[in-house]
Amino acid sequence: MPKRTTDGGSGTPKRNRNGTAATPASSPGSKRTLDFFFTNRSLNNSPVDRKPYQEKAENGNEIADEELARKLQAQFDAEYHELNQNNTARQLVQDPEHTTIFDNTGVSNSEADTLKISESDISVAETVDCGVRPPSPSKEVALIPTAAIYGSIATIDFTVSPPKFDPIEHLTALKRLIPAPYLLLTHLFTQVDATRSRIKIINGLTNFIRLLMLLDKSAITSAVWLSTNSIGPPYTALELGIGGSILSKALKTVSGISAPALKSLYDKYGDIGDVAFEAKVSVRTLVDPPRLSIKGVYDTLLQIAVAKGSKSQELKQKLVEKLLIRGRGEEVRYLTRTFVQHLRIGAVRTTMLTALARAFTFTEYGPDCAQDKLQKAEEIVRQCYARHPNYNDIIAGLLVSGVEKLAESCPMTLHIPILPMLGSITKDMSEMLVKIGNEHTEFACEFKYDGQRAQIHYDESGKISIFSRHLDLMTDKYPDIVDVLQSHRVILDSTRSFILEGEIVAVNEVTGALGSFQSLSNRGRKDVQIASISVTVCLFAFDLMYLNGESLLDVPFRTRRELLRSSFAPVPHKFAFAESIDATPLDQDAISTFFRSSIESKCEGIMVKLLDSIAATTTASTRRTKSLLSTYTPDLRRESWLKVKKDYDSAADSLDLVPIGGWYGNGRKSNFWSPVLLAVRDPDTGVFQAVCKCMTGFTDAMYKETKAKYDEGTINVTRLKPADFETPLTPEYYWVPQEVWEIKFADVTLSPLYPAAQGIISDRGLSIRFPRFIRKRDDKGVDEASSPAFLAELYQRQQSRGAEDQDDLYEQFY
DNA sequence: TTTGTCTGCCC
DNA sequence: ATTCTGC
DNA sequence: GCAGAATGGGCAGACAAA
Repeated sequence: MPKRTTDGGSGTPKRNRNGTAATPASSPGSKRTLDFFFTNRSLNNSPVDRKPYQEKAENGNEIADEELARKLQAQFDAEYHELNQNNTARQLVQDPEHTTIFDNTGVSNSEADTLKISESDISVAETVDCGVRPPSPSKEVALIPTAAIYGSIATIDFTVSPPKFDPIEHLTALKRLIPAPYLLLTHLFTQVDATRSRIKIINGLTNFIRLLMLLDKSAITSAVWLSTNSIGPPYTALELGIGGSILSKALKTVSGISAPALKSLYDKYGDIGDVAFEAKVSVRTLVDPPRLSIKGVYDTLLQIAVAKGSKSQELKQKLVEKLLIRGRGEEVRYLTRTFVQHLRIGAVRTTMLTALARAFTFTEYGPDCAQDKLQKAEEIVRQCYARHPNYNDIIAGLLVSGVEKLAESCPMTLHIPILPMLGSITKDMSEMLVKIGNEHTEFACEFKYDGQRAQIHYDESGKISIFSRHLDLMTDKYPDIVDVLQSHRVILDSTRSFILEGEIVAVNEVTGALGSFQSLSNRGRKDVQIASISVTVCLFAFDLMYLNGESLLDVPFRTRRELLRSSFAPVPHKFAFAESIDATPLDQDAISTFFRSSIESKCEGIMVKLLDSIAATTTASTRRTKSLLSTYTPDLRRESWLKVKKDYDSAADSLDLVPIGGWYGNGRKSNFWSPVLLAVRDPDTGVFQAVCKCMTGFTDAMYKETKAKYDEGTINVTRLKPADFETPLTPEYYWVPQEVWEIKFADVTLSPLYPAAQGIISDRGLSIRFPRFIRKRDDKGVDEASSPAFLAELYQRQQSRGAEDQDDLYEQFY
């Protein structure tokens, strides 16, 4: 049996795009953990006696080889029969052109078919097809030319500039592989993954789509979903439901490698896809399984997503295994990343839209078409996506009517959510005033409520849809909101259809006092019945994007707000307009007062929005390079509102915490400790109580410094939990307490997990919301770290907010 | 039935 | 959610 | 300034296991 070393062979990943090789398992026990992969705690029970990666993996491989190959072969055979009986027969009827893919010739006669495509072809497929075809008896000989074509895919360079990429050049050979092979997509991913250049990434996606348009149009949507870490638009609520647990079980089955050995691999690479790649490389099969197609992979994902009920986990795992078995080389890496919806190739949304726009423009006008034509196309596609965020419909529209008429073929539609306008962070009032414009700029300040954002659609028939910030449909979660709108005369008679936006906040039904975010999240989420609602809410409306059949997106905020206020009638404690004042930069006192009152009302701070569109000006007083927008156009400027929150301010409360442990990071941070476990210190007992993990706020320099200090093998780290540590979490290593880090946060929360300050406030401990590292406190020793009592005091101070009378008294006296 | 694990989605 | 980094 | 990546606390819901 050929000897494989762990780093040798074709399988050495050239991960990190920054050029640094994946950590070699040089130092004994170079390990990483990530909760979401090996969440199974039992794996952590005996970390100390785990052997170094090499030995374990070698052992695993030895077991894997021959025996496993036979096992897999038997499995293939069984599955071919199964598929023959079930899907393939159906496929033969529905899709006769494609049945020749894996036959003797490997030639498809579907050329004509792939050039004409109807809308239905690119919508979600109903048939299930893994891209698997029964092997024909004489395939040994016949597969050679096909295999050569697969081999030639590796020579295609997608990242060259579009004029240098001629899709037709590749067509003749690739046509024999229709439906488009998954390997083609994987090859694109590999190339995109290898560069950080935005230009090359966009080129890659663009040229790939250009090729698919000629090769196999029906694969475009599938490829786009697979490239964007999703399987459908968010508002259709398709969940894969695959996490580290199912994946590690599937990997174990497919590779024959034991769970501990897989964990070692994971520790080494810091990426599940890389683990799968490595694990699968060590598996040799006697006969290669048939190749995957793009559409086949996508359809299997859909099948995984719809699996529900008893034994569904098992079914999902089976389907995952099926794909993994059929995947080869790089395919396995990206299949696996797709399973956890974390492709990490540097192209998520905007990049894909740009690529779509360019691909269709190039195909229509040739690869040398004018720059402004491209730019215009990109604007159109981005705008259409912002108003109708569904790749199925965007691509269908592009195919049917081209880029220029996309707004008509893929229009803004009631009950399809639009992308939300977002706010950018401003540290304090003065930075906000600088960003907003000159002294004549008029703007609105609104309470930033601490609840859940909601986009509400209403049509002439009275149907209501409520969408979350990330465009998930949550109408079922808020039947009380629906009821208020429908039966309390909130919607004025003249208001026949609309899209409005607001914040849903927990409130005291009687007093109208605002509740916390934590209490809002105690509400049920699915199929909530009005009678059983325990957390009452109020909707604070703040914008109106559509009214009586007309879009208001290009209308200035001042007008939208007028229409909002004149189209709805408030109902106490149920429907209100967001608290608001209008101001100019000269009104600093009024703004400060308003900001303080927002905090006292348990809000997070304020949102600042331009009221009117400002004509482009070259006035020297404004330093802004890009003006803010008063229109509702997230496609033009995603973060055109300004967020001012108390905790952004440098004067905000912070904690001085002691780092007491760390986990290995992932991806970009795979060579660093991230996250880090932090603790308060009880000065009476000297005990360190865990408060939170922290992973943000560190510069790379800080990461390196930390890694050097708490390196494996130093006296600063230990596997065994020190007796004076109280933590429910098990980091990869515990750290010897010796530093104090300043950590900022938004709120103190009652924690179901962390033990800090347990017993002072309640039998639950305390934690913090949005922890981030600010700086090291070299001036402080661990005995000067924040105490549980201090943490509890912060919690209490925070709770006393909102009790207005009390606060006023406080201010009078101090 | 009850308890525990896993996942996705709110912020 | 927040934050950092490269383009 | 954009785009993307890496990951925070904490909840309900869906299953699996006991």
